[in-house]
Amino acid sequence: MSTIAKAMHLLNTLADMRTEPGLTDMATASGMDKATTRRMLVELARFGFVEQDAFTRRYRLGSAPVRLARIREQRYPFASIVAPFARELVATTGETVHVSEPAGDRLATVHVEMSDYTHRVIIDPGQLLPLHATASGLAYLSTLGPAELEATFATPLTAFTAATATSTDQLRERLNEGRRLGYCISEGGYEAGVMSAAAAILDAKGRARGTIAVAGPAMRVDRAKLEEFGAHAAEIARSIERALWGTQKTGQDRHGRTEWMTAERSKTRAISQS
Amino acid sequence: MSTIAKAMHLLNTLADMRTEPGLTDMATASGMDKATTRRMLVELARFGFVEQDAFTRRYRLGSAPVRLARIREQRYPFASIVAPFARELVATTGETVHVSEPAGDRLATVHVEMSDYTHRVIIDPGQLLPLHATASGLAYLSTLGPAELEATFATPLTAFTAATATSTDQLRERLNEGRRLGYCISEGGYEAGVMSAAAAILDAKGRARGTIAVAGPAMRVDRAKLEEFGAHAAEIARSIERALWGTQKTGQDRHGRTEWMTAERSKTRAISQS
DNA sequence: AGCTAGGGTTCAAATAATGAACCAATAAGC
DNA sequence: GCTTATTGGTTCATTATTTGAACCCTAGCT
Repeated sequence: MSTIAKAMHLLNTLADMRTEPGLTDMATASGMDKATTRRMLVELARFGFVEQDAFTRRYRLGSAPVRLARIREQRYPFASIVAPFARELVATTGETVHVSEPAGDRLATVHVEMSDYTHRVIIDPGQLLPLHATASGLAYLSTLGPAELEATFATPLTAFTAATATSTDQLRERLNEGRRLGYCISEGGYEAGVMSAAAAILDAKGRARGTIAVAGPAMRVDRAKLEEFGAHAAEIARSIERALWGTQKTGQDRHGRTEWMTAERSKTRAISQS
Repeated sequence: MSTIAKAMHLLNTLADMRTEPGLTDMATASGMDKATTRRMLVELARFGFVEQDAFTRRYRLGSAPVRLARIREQRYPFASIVAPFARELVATTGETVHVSEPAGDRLATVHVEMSDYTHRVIIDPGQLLPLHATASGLAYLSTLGPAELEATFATPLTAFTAATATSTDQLRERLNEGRRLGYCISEGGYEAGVMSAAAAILDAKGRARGTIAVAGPAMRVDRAKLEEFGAHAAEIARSIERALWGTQKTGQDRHGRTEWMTAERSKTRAISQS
């Protein structure tokens, strides 16, 4: 395991904690040695990624991510541009909407707009979602070319609920359906009782830059409603694309090849999702 | 140099770039070997901290910081709570206002509210500010106890302009002035022609959690105006403190000792700013 | 006063990072 | 259309960093 991976793992562990942990908590939760944990925390603190409360000696996320997030959003706005569209989707569907971006081999939720219902799906901003088990993840996968999909098929597909697609065939079937409809659905595939539909947000070259998903409780949302939500999500995704990149959308690069064809052609590879 | 430090350095380098760099650009800018640079970028990409454009092969900041920033702001709101106060300060002073948080041995600008003047000070969100040369930095330093100040005095004080305080005595003098007035000023100490005044935002225990600063062009802002701005900034800082932590503010821990006294007493130290 | 738990530290052993030289593909020049 | 320069990406013996069991220190408890 690379040192950076360990540091990132520690950061993720800290992000997942419900309450501010002490050194021992962090070591336990991350499964690393106390000395290692501390060295890393100190180093991360030097750069503002974590902070230690001077009095309680507990650790928390620092301000550096806030700073980097500002820079990222300024150069490459996504969360901020997408927010009003997410609100619009909440207005038309009545259910909670979340927007995610690819981050390594998962999707990072970067924006959430809550439903007004008292009984609603609650999504933590910042949650990391698996690709094969969520509507968002499926929508993302459905835009990838065969070469890029291999990495996902190569890893074991965790079953989060009975409805999770765990076989390669099942997964392929769902992706094909998604490509046909323009959106993907998950009927409790990640958490039982949570129905969701999602569409990918593509860039000018046809690559998925993120996803937008509607999620509601099974009690209120049935298959028919889910299909309706999916269509709305796909529609909003198109609007978001226009807002982000104007109206032109080719799906091909300047050589007239589609993007994943280029990726397959060359031997030296760009960083792949693994 | 630790591996984490190198990775963070790379992230900062990427954040400072005005345009999306290629691998060679990154290696040159960071002063690291090409192989090392690439290994780190790949590893950082795995966790979504950087992204590589699949077509141009150039690198950019990823979405992971956006995700972590959401979590941080949810648990420990600062940028979001402070924003309306910053706007208020722009309204009363007419000049650009920025809010920063300590991040390692510098301050990270986490929020900026621009002046309405055409000729105004422009501050990039996400900029890292040195402690000894900016009004914000001085305001921050002026809240520290002698033990914590040592680290700053130990490092050489870079002269950014002729007005930068570069001697320990000069710096001490400015900090004393700051403690007396409740705000610090910088007359072009970081960038010539930029006048600024800043006040620290303290937590319930009297530790600086951030700073709020007003900055205007020397053409329009003289010493007298700066003092006025400083007083306003200090006033707003008190309002921010009330919004963040209610009305009680002791400046002492539960043993009745001030925080830095505690820090001095113990031999094993909390993570210090160095 | 003694005990316990958690934060923090040490140093020989184990592991990961390094970078000069390399290949491959694209872009620039002729 | 061919040659060269540039840039992205990779390799592997060498080198430097990271590791963790055992340790110390302080605060809080009985």
